[in-house]
Amino acid sequence: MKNSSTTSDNILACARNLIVAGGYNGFSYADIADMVGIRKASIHHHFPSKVDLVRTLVARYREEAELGMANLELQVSDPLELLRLYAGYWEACIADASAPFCICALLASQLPVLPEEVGLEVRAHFRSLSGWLTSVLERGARHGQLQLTSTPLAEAEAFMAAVHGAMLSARAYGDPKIFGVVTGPLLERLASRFPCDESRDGDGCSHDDQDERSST
Amino acid sequence: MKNSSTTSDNILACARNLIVAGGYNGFSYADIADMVGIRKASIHHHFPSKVDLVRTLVARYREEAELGMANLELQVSDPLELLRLYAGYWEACIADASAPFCICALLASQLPVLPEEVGLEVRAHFRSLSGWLTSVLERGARHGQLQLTSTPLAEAEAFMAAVHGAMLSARAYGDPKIFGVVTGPLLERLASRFPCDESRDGDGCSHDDQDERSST
DNA sequence: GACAAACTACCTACTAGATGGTAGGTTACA
DNA sequence: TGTAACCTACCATCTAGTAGGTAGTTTGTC
Repeated sequence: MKNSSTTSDNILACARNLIVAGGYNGFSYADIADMVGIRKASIHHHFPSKVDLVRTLVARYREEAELGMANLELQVSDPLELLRLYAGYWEACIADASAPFCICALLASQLPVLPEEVGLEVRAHFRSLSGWLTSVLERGARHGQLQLTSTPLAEAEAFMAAVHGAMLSARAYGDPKIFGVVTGPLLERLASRFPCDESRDGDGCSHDDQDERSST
Repeated sequence: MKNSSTTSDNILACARNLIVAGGYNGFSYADIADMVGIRKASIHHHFPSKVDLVRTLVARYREEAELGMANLELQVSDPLELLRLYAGYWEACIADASAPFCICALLASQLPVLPEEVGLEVRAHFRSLSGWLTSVLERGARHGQLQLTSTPLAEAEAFMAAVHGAMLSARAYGDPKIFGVVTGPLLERLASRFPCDESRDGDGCSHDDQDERSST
């Protein structure tokens, strides 16, 4: 808790950025040492092995995510608004490049080569996120605030997949806007209780700017 | 042409499997050498550098994908059926673990640490796939076979994101079925021309000129 | 047909630098 | 005095990549 733990936090923060950029095998202790401004061996003092470091990182990430979900629920009860806030969180992260990818999503793609302990944490995050989304969607459907076209679980999985896939596309296109292009209509569809009604509200599907796709 | 080129193909095939498992930094020339049964240095004979190898691999993957799309179009004209076949292709790959991930999707997640030449190929695949899906969706919407809730481009991006996210979830859960859980309802939604009509199978609304909802 | 040059596919042996990790010492501070 | 944080100096192993050699085949030329 003393501020000396700041070094440990710095190491974790740098590791997080490096993993977001290139995954488990995409960074080394030397990279972190350079960024933090200490020697390689000092990292081993805080995290004996790379597995320890990444496991700790993902475990903490999971805790923060679960805390974030719980806090959202405390502040907002409307299911649609919860989904909007969740998507909006990532949209902001991607837009300002502060953390343009969920580390668990990134690590999941490398699951076959991940140390087992790390893999377990990653899987746990997926289950946790899926569970929360399912509960939100189920509640929304029960109260008539959300329009589901399949089971809450299936819709939750679809929502999560869309968010992860949208992160990937934003990265591939080098264009943060694509995230909103994907998640926006998805939220709208869940919101519209009368999907046949073409004039459901002013703006309609908007996002008229599909000239994104940047270029390179 | 001669069978000696088989070694080169073997190298590419192994590299592909290894990349599918762990991405660009998740394998080494030594791994390939072991799998193919030749020495490390011999790989350099076929592919002078790792960048050459992976760029070739992704370029060939792109060609195959574009050829696959073109062939699909030759055999099938129904837009919904095209999307079903596309999703079905990946569903089969994931189910039998033959190639449970699109290498471009996997590499895109590591784009920031990828050699530039490889990154360009990966981005090109995203544009190509998005373009094809957009054209299929646009055609389906124009002919009244598909029900879009936003622009063809936005729907295409959403479809692609869902497919990629579903691959990720299948891997995270270690359960191939999740892919179908995500893509199934998505295809159904696109298929249902009258989403308000709970009993959509029973025509409900006249003018059902083309009810091809395919077959398989 | 003979023969040499050139080429292909592969090898052994090596390199420099990166990798995760260790041993043991120094400093600062409670 | 003990301990946490950090250091220098290592280590074995792995990394992509190179040098140079060998065996077998193809090709051009007389």
